[in-house]
Amino acid sequence: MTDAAADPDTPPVPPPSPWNRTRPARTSGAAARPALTRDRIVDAAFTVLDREGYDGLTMRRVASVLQVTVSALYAHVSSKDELVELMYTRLFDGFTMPAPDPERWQEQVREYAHFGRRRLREHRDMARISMAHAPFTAELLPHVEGVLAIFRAAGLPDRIAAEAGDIICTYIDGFVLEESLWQDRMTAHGGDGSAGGASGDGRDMAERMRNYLASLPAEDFPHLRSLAGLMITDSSDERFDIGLEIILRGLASYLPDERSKGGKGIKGGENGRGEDDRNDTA
Amino acid sequence: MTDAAADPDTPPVPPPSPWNRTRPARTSGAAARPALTRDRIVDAAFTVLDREGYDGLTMRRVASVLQVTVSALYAHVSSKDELVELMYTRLFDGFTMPAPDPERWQEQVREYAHFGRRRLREHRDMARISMAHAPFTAELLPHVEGVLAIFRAAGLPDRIAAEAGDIICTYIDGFVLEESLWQDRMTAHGGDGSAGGASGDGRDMAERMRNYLASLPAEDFPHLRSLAGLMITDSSDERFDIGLEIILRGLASYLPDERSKGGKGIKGGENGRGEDDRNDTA
DNA sequence: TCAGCTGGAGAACGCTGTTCATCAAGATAT
DNA sequence: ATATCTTGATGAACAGCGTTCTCCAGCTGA
Repeated sequence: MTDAAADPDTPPVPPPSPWNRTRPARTSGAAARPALTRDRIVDAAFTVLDREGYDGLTMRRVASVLQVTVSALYAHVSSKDELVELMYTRLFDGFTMPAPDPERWQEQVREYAHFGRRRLREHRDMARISMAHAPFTAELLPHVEGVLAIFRAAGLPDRIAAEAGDIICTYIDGFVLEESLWQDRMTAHGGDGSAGGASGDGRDMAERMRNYLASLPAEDFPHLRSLAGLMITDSSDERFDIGLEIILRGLASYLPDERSKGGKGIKGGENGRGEDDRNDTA
Repeated sequence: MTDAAADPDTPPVPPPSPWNRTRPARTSGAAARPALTRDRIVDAAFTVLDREGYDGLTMRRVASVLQVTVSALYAHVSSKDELVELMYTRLFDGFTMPAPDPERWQEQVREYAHFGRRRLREHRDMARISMAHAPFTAELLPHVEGVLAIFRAAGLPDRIAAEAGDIICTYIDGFVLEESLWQDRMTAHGGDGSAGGASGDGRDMAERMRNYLASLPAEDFPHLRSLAGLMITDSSDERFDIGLEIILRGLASYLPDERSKGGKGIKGGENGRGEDDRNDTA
């Protein structure tokens, strides 16, 4: 790049052999470069995304990962928006909705939610991308259909079933987005630069946040103080399951009969840790 | 020095009297301009936001609304991020959390949610800004405290109360964000340019979306087809209330006693339209 | 051997957020 | 009344962004 060949005037410091320009290689080895394609561009975009975050996702950087000029990308992708949309549709690769089983509808929704969260966390800032792409794209129509099928098969009223998928998806996206916001704030506030300690992972940020909440004036923020330990946890897995369970219970309350009210998975999901539900408080 | 005087070479087209420069006015009228301040900058930023959307929110445009140069803004606002954060904190101006009333906790949450949605819809793309600012800022700590107070006073277990506020806020943000995404897609697809019809409002977009869903192959998307009319509605108010009710029911299911289960507001909220809850389906 | 095609190169455009040295005008001190 | 300091805005500049344009090396088929 910045070759300055064929530009005889003012070559301030001549690069090696500016004349006789021939592209670096291309013809030497057989598969010098494996030919640019949409998929390779999307792969490179994920590389940049994971390394630099969404704000650092730049067409120029994507091109440099592929060792290619920016304009070359535009032969395969019409715009950056389209590239991001291609990344978005990757979210749903390789997940086929299960056939609805009315007896296991809550478990099926849990599996779907866990899969979604895992996928969102596989790439940095992926929740931000997903959040900006909520409405129906053709690629995710089967997923919407599958979720609707589960809810209707379970016996939910139509008006509730129509809303349920939206709520679940919004919850997943929003939860992961919030997770990543904390992570970003953590790395921004010198989490990595601090010498010793817990390897700069989210641990110390949570610790700092809890300390901050605990330092609030007790007369103004009694609840925030006493719930700090529950709101800011080292691992968010449990919090995710709790929120999911709240929504599932809300949905279940619209079931005509009270079946699945005493089912297996209503309480803690996979990891049934102690501490009964309805405890002290008040 | 940089001002073209004392720079005799290449003044290609001389602007009117480049020498003898005197600032336009400033000394003429007494209050020619009311002195730049953070609040005025935030006001101007909202003007730009409403007119151009979040992607068009630009420091230069904000400056031009105030008839001021860009760099003048940076004397009062340290960065664009800080300006956006100032806009975000405006969301919570003028709303004081009510004292928790255990008998009316669901109604109090509904009021809070409706207020939040109204505020988010007052300015274009405000949900996008709010979504990017989820975690605790000092300004919204009292709100978090107030919501926690309502949930704990209602008798919710601590682990549930700690999660409830997050779920509600995420739901509000996500819902309004999705609304605005549809609106954007509507205006992008020539909603305003179409001559006749429903004044380019969200109506025709919803109509088009319903038609699209209804045109899907019946064997592959039976649920999407039959629920299209419920998922895509002209006014989202009802959908918002349904989703809110699902969450509230889920929360209520964690109450020790079954009080507030047959309370007044459990079903439809304020507008009790017909169509009973548990209907056909299956 | 030669035309045509194709995929990538490189430079350019207009825009962005941010910084810098500069300077008019009011406030203050002598 | 004069000289100094402070304030607050200026306009030019910088690096980087998405996007577009022209151009050419090298492969293809006749």
